[in-house]
Amino acid sequence: MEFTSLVDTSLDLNFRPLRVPDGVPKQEVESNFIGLGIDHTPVKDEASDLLEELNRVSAENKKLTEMLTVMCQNYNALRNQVTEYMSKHNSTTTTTSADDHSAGSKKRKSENNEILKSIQGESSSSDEDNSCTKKPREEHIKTKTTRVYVRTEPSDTSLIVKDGFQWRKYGQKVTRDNPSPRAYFKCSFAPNCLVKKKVQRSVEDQSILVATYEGEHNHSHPSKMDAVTTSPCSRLNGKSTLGVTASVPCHTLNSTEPKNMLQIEDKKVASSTSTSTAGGHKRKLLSGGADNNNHQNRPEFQHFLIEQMATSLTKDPSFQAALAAAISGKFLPNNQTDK
DNA sequence: CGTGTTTGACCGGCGC
DNA sequence: GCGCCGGTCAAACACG
Repeated sequence: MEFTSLVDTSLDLNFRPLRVPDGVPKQEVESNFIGLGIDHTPVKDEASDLLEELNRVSAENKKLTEMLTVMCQNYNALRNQVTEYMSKHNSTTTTTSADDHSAGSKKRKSENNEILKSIQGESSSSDEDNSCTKKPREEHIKTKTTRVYVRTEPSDTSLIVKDGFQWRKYGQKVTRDNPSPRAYFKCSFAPNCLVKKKVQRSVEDQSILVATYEGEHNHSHPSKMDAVTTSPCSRLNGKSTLGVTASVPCHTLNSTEPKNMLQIEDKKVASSTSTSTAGGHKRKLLSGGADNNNHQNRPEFQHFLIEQMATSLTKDPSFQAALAAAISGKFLPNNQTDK
């Protein structure tokens, strides 16, 4: 809704030679197009054919634009629903998930109880205060637990979830309910940051990493410092190759520190593949309060959004294939089949 | 040589 | 008290 109204959805898919900017006369476009180095002699018929094709491609571009607009609208509707839902079930959603295998250990049961307790009566519970004196160390950790699911390449066996923060691995263990090892990380970005992270592959789907974050960072997101120049998700280390790995956890983590989300996510989206991009845009929008409108109204921001959309689309292999098929279908006379 | 990772040992909670 | 289990420690190791 507001998203689509702000964004010029006409796509620049990096097909610059084919691009027809609004103000450019057709004649000029035609000459540019012919001057591409294509080996045909510029016969008039051919030129008009090409013009026709150009128009067709433009029309298709328009269609895609419309599709994108519809998608944006759908997205915004969905986003509103999610926002509403999140505001209703603020803290509960972070801990519950489909992957919560009930067959887990007794310890996990009690852990869940603790979380439940802290949700139900965070401030008033005197029992908690008593237990605090018993176990002051755990008290810190119990503040917030967030579970994040990250899809990785099946070949990627590392237990690395790139979320922009700096983590130091301090242990690895094979747990009973899951044959794949669980890695333990501590946040090493700030020396006094007590946030911990557990990463383990999902039992059901080995390509999914389950990252459990405990606690809240007492420092800002590292990418806040260099969000303009580097992708936060790629700065941790370069082992994991999928952009997908970055986006989801970033989102979840950022929910704990909303101040700098916009910048962070802007760069993140740029380094993400299409599957993550939806999340990236989502994050962008979710993070946007009233302040965000200022950003969104700026032409640079709009241009950036467009670029992100184009980037994400052009990076999507299936989209590339579909586009290539469509274009080749248009240019090869024999293959001309109407949809 | 400094930093980060690995991995076996150890600790504490929990159920029986 | 014992055993199981998850979580943590820390020495050894790897790497740039």
